[in-house]
Amino acid sequence: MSERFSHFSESVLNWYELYGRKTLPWQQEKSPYHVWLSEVMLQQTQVATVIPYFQKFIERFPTISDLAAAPIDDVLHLWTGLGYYARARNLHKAAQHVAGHFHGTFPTTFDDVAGLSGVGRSTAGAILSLSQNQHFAILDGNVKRVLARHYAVEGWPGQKAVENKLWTLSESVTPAKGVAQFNQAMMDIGALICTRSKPKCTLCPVNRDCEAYATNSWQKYPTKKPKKEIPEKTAYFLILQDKQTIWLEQRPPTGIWGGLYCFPQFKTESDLQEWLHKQGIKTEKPEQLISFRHTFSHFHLDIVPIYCKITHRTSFREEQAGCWYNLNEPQTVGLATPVDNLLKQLSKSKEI
DNA sequence: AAATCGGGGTT
DNA sequence: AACCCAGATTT
Repeated sequence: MSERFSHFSESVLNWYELYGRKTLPWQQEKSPYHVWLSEVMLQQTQVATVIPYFQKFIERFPTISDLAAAPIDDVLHLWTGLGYYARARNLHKAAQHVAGHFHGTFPTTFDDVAGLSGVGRSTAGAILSLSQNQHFAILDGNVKRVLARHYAVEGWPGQKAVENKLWTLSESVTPAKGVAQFNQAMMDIGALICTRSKPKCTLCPVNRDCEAYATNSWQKYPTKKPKKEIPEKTAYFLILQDKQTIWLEQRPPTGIWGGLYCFPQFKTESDLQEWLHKQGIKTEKPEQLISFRHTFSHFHLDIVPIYCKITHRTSFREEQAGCWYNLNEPQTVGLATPVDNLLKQLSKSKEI
């Protein structure tokens, strides 16, 4: 059996020499900080999208101590559009932990790394193997797909038993020598060859022993997540304009769009009217803009933007954290994607 | 329209 | 252990 596994890693390493990715921005200086930042970003997003975000982060926060010292709004601002904003908060929290407990030097033991917020077993393994060549296996979505197909692993990987089986396989195939190249290669193969649909099996370095290839059954693996219905919700967004500015409120730190700045949001249009009335705001006739749907993993949100221009602002009470967002000089705050899009749209159409 | 992705949190 | 949560993109 171990003979088979060593054949696997040899083939993968040879493939990496020839075709693997070696010039990504986070492969220039393979410090734990750079690798960590890239891995957290890549948890949710593809390489092409991550690249500009990574570069902006490195430019703004050259060291992890710079990141730790920054206000969270700056971090969320640079994260805008990436999604999963809890991870930006975890990133910031982890940076502060490194600053406070490790004198700003990124830790290099597995337990210390895995103890950071937002870093689990796979990400910790990736950081230490890619930046330090330490002998740890990884199991991200790419590796799961490659292994599930290669060994025809039945069952949805979200199930503990299936995940454990995949971890054991990953550890078995991971070689003692060349871990960094091997792990990078497995991610590359998953991303470039063993793709979710239409995998390029003829180009795969390990197709010889692949069970799914042998039986032409790649579509069966990995087993799909059991799906369920998701509800539909409606939200009215109040786009309240005063001169050159738009009123945005900061959302609570947890939950959807945690910590981001959004338009005041209401379940019904009359709730919105009531709020305006209560604030003692006089506006021009509210104008309903084009509605659109924003889909989350667990519900659809139908968004109805209501545009209101203030004529008299008498007793506006800023009872909640928020800001008058200047469209000409955008503040550094995090914005939810639909909010960002509406603001962009607005600065064009309203001739501000 | 459906699938995806790793970690954290809750039950 | 078995869910639930969080978002934007790709197919």
